[in-house]
Amino acid sequence: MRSAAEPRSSVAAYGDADQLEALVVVAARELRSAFDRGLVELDLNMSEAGALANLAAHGPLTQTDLARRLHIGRASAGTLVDALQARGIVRRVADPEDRRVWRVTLSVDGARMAARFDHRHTEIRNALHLGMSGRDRKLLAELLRQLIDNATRFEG
Amino acid sequence: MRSAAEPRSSVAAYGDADQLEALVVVAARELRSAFDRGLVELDLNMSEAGALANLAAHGPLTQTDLARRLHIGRASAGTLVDALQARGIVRRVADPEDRRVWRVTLSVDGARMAARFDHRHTEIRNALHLGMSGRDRKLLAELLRQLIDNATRFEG
DNA sequence: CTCGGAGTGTATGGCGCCATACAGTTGGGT
DNA sequence: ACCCAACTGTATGGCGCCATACACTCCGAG
Repeated sequence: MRSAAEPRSSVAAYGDADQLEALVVVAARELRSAFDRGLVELDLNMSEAGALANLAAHGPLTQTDLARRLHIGRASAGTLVDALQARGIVRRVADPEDRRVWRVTLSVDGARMAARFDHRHTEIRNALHLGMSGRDRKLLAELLRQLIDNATRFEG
Repeated sequence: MRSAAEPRSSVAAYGDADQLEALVVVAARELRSAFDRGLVELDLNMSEAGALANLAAHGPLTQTDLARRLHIGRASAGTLVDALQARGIVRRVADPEDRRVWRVTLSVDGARMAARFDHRHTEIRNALHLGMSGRDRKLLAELLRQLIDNATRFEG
């Protein structure tokens, strides 16, 4: 057991607040939480909103396509669609040319909701980008992409 | 139903890969996964490693202190300590001056493990920081902090 | 035509974290 | 001296995602 006044050792830095990895994790949590707060009137969470937006913009989508766009697995996309379908926001239409897939499409209510969401979404994002220039955001995205790339390639 | 070739609407951007919020979430997931892969020999996950490092560096800690350092809730810190204690890495010592709290300390095995972890940890981080200068990392941390700040302050 | 590899959605179980509610303890204000 | 707000750790239930395994369907090589 060493002195408590010992200067920062390398091992100490791991969980510290200024630690890059920890910052990313915390940021993800806070972003999700902020989106949830901002979308509470529409009763949507961040992922449901993402699905809604993608369906509004890119027409009927297969669940696998949806999963790819949202960066989640197919199983998660399935339960996501389940929830939206149960609320009448989305419909599953059988694809006549491929009996394996569902064509997930917005219902009329869903399209109306997507329009309302669109406006709210830009409000939220503007609030989250306070104090950051467009250049900052671009740079941040670039660095995050690098980090993701390194993490994905990393093999034990 | 509109044309599939329709140009990107603002609503479309939400779940896209170059979307800042999505990037942060994905980065957090991939970082955690990379750490798990890198620490598999020590049978530690990212949070357990963080607890280990903090205990090694900052002496005996209260569970609340540990939670604060790891940016998690007290309940999560409790289950974290449960797991480490079950493996003999950590001990809960009653605080003689405050019967509410546990003083969580590393066991002898835990201290040995922390030493091994220290080396492995810097290896992993170096791999994750490939292609990023020190200035890049500092900037990334700064921008993430700004994002966290905005998200935390955001009220529906 | 058949057969096997590849793709699609689904079921199940696990993980890490949260929010909430709770009982025990402390410490200060009156 | 007492009481009550504040704090500690814990129990419970929920959430969002993953990995794995599965049945079904497609499609191309032989």
